[in-house]
Amino acid sequence: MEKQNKIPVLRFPEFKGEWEIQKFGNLTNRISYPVKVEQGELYQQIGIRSHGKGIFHKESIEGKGLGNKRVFWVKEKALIVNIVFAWEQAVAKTTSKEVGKIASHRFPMYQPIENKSNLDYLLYFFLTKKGKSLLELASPGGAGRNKTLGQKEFENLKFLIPSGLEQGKISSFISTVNEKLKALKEKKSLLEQYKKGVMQQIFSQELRFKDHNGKNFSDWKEKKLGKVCDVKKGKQLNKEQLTKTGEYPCINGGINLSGYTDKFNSLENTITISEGGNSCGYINFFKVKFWSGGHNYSIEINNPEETDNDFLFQLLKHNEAEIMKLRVGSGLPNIQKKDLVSFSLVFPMSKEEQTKIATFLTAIDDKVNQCQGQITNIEVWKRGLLQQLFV
DNA sequence: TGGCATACTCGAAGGCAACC
DNA sequence: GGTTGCCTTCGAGTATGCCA
Repeated sequence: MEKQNKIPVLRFPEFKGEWEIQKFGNLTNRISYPVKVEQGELYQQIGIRSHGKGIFHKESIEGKGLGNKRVFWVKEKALIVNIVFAWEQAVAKTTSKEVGKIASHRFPMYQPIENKSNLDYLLYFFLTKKGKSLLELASPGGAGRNKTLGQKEFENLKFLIPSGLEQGKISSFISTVNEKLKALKEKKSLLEQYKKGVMQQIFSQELRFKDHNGKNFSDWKEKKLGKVCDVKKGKQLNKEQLTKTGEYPCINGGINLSGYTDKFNSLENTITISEGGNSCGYINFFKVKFWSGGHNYSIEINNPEETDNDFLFQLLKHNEAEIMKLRVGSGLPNIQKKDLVSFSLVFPMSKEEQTKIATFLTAIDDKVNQCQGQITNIEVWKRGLLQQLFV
């Protein structure tokens, strides 16, 4: 049993023998380069996101804005920890992008000792369940979500670790998976950019489709949304009513609707826009059958013979920024129904042209969704893999 | 250095009153 | 009764201040 626990479930075949227990403090060197703050100089601080989401850069500020805070130069190729949220895996590795930036004393940095530890391996380890539980152990605080990492406890953390060579093999394998994820995310982003560009060309009529005889379609004409669709407001129901009726599967705020579309077998003929009155003014488009909440509008085509629903969906998405401008009121602005109804859009007169456009754009959407599906699958697979590659 | 309180922003949700 | 406008509350995320 003891022996089994000293090797991971999944292992590269070229490595034999048990992993050894090591102290984190013996695998790394704590580094610290205090900044001599000059009042008029500009400094850029970094922050670390929880849940292994990496480092972010803040706006530059003058030295006088730092007050009495002790700050340190960030060095590259180090494991850096936000000690307040280490227990939430606010752990990252510094790169050349962080050189010249600073961090407060709550962000200690550790450089791996050659042949003893591998930076990527250490980072990946602290992102596993085992790594997280160790970070929690070393963070005993009880101030809500602020649980400061005890730095002595952190350095004294003991865990099983393989040879430097095996660490390198494991981390490079995980890095390969990460590269694949990165490539997929880039592909998705490129597809989204491509769609944006194509939409611009299509809706400005710079790019036109031909009809089934190879001839040009007729000109597009401006129509008010209210002439093409029925704009209806969702019912304003409280929690109790929602539970009681079971009739309105969607709750206030369009943003939540997507979570319900599959569950309640959505119908394609309705598009919902969140009015945004109490929800920060966001506009979302979902194809749903039901809606509720005083802050949602549903838009249903009133003549399916003339208007292609998928086309309208794409057209509204393309005009999202303009629709956002309809918001009025201070604080949390609303879109008024009268403004939505009189919002003008330019439509192709031929439904065949609308359908061709919708089919083309929906195909890109499908590719984007495919990419997202692959990303999700790999991320799930990776999570499971991480637990098996480490002890 | 560490523990804890507090600050601040953002996103989201619940709900109510006045108005049409 | 539906629509509109706005207030309040909550929670996540991240950081800072203060004191022992």
